[in-house]
Amino acid sequence: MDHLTHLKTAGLKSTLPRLKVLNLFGNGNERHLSAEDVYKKLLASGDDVGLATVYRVLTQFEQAGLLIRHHFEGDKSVFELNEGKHHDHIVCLQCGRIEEFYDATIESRQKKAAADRGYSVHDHSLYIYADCIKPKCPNRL
Amino acid sequence: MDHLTHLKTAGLKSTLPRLKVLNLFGNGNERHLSAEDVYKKLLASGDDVGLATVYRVLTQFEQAGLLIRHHFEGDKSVFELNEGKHHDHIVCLQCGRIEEFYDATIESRQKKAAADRGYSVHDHSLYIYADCIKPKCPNRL
DNA sequence: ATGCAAATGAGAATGATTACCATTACCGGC
DNA sequence: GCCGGTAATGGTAATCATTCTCATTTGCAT
Ligand SMILES: [Mn+2]
Ligand SMILES: [Mn+2]
Ligand SMILES: [Zn+2]
Ligand SMILES: [Zn+2]
Repeated sequence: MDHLTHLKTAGLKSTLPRLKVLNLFGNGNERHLSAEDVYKKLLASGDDVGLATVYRVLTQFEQAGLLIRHHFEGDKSVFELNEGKHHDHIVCLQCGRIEEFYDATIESRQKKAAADRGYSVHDHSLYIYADCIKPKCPNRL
Repeated sequence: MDHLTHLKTAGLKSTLPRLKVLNLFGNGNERHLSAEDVYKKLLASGDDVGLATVYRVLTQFEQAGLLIRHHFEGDKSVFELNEGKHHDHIVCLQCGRIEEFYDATIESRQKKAAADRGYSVHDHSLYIYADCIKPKCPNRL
């Protein structure tokens, strides 16, 4: 399903700002972007989109299920394209790099923990804060 | 170790505002409190402490290891007494109730996930967002 | 008791996000 | 393709949590 179709499916008009924002997610760019990131990238590429619109559109896309919002440590929300495959994150405290992983055992143990206590799970967030120790981290110790 | 000793160990002067805040955590109160919660509870009990001081003291206690800071969904930080036993949280989306749990398998799988990818773990946060389905939830569906 | 560095608290400042609202851009029907 | 109505946009003001500033107060060691 392409971006235009995505928008229609979500009941959202296909406007220029929305298409521009959607294009940012999934074009070689980092997968995980804050509102500020999105705003600056659009400005840099000559696409003028108001900051208010960026915030609005990101929230709309989240509600439409196109994007996923994350609350890492720190004050700002971070978004990524929802490609249907749930995963969790390791965040490098030195360089901010974000690595994704999926562990079926962790997932099932979470379900069990909640079910055992009588909860009906909506979703969950698991963030591991760590340091890169491999050479890939530009700020490694 | 009592509160006064705790403060000294942390290299913090034993001041009235600090003792009042510390007393809030561990007196039948909810274990998990935001800065605003703390501020209002102090006001309600006639103990006037400035909001700026509340924020300052909470951050100091966190850095001293006396409190743990959580970033649940939503904009505000939530704190709880650090009693040395790590645990994760289930948050009811209906009533805000917070339930604690610990799963050794989840913990070890996390360590392994990070180690396998060359990360040195600092800490992690795991929040399960759910609905109470047992009668205990005052807002249950 | 005295002195002084550290802590407090009222209010200003900040940073992220949202609300307002006048202007502009989609989209369906001529 | 042109029009009209409605939804979307974007500049700016407002909000909310949190931090900063700095004059005043307090804890604590002498
Ligand atoms: Mn991701
Ligand atoms: Mn807890
Ligand atoms: Zn790194
Ligand atoms: Zn509940």
